[in-house]
Amino acid sequence: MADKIKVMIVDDHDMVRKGLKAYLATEDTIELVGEASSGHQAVRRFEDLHPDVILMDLIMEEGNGIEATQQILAKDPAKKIIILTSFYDDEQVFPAIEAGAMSYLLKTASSEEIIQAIYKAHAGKPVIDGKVAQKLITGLHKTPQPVDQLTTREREVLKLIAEGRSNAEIAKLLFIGIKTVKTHVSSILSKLGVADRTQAAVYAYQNHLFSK
Amino acid sequence: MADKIKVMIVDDHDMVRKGLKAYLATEDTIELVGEASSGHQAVRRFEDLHPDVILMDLIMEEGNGIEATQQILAKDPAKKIIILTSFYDDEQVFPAIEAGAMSYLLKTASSEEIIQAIYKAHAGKPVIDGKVAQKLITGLHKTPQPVDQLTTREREVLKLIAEGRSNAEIAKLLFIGIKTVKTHVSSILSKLGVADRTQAAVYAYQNHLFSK
DNA sequence: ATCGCGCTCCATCTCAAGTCGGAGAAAAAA
DNA sequence: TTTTTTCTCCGACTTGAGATGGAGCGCGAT
Repeated sequence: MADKIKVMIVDDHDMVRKGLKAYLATEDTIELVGEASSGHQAVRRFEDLHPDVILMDLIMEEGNGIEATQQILAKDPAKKIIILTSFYDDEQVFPAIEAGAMSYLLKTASSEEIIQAIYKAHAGKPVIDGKVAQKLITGLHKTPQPVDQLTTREREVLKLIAEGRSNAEIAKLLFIGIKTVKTHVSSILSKLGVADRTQAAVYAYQNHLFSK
Repeated sequence: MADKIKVMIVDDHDMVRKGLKAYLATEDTIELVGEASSGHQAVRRFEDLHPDVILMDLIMEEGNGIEATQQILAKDPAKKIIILTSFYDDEQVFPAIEAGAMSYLLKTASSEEIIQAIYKAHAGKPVIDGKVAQKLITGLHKTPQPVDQLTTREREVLKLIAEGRSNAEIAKLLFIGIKTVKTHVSSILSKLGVADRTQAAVYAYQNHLFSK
């Protein structure tokens, strides 16, 4: 049927896929054309399955949902991708939206919400979960992070500081002079508004700059 | 039927419950007697539902699975509880086992694994996912953390170092002299095997000493 | 072509940080 | 009771860190 909306499910939890299948089975205008249990698999398979809408989990063993979203949209920007995940951290929401995801739902969503999101995604209308929307709003008018003022080189230096490196070590690692390192460090400290390298390292960790 | 194994599902994701229901439906010796979408709800309902086995998610909005497990087992230690979650961090696995959970499965588990785990749990036999078992093993004979060698006072000082405090600040905060602080710091550095306070702060963050 | 920015480098100076060696007092362990 | 540990403090010393004020070079924007 040309009228049916073709849906693909990407989730590494078999039971979630089963549950979603049960949701979709109630709608005769929606057709499940395929599944994938990892981001990599999704990227490999979607071209053969040519789905209209993709339900995408974010956290998966092989190839996370954000990368998969980017890669799929790079090949076919017309695909509508609905992020369907358990969490709504800043670190997940923003990259997902940037990657081009159309909608963002939580796994606590009901059958109706998912179905509606699929129809709307197919019509080009995004659906964002309330809690996620909150994150987006507060994220937008949050005070600009001091980190953004750092130059590329300064970020490199900060990373090494956060590893506990001394100025001499940093100099050797970056193939520059100690004096230069000191210049960068001073600039980093003033930009971050901290007093010394230890506070800079603390800043880096508390703002999850280089974590995981 | 008195022969059927009565199962209760506790998970805040409707789609997961749906998927699990589909699993259980294939077994005619297993009967789903009820569901709960939160830990609190599970504790309130299980006595009326009198399940033999409970499939329990860990991370839920209201009342996490570990608390629920403790509370349910406190009321009825005969209940077999199977933890069914997405993660296998040390911080999740150990408390769950301590709370008295019989089995620990990941949500990537297949239908057969879940079914088998239910039968075994009912027979009093635990099932632990391979990856989780790894965690348990490595967790048991993990090398004694250097942190444990720190004295109470030294831990206090380390915490302040990890906040980016200077020796002078630490002295004032702890109502002791700077020289004393230096003594503690030196001792901390040598015990942790690091070169300076910045590395000590990094150590603290990387070992999640004061983060949560 | 000029301007600003980012990266590099330098010298000098000040001071916090850290080491070393020592010591007294109180509390816990032997 | 004696011993050990912990917490406290001190002085003297070395050195790394950081501030300050320069400077030249390449590059993209105006």
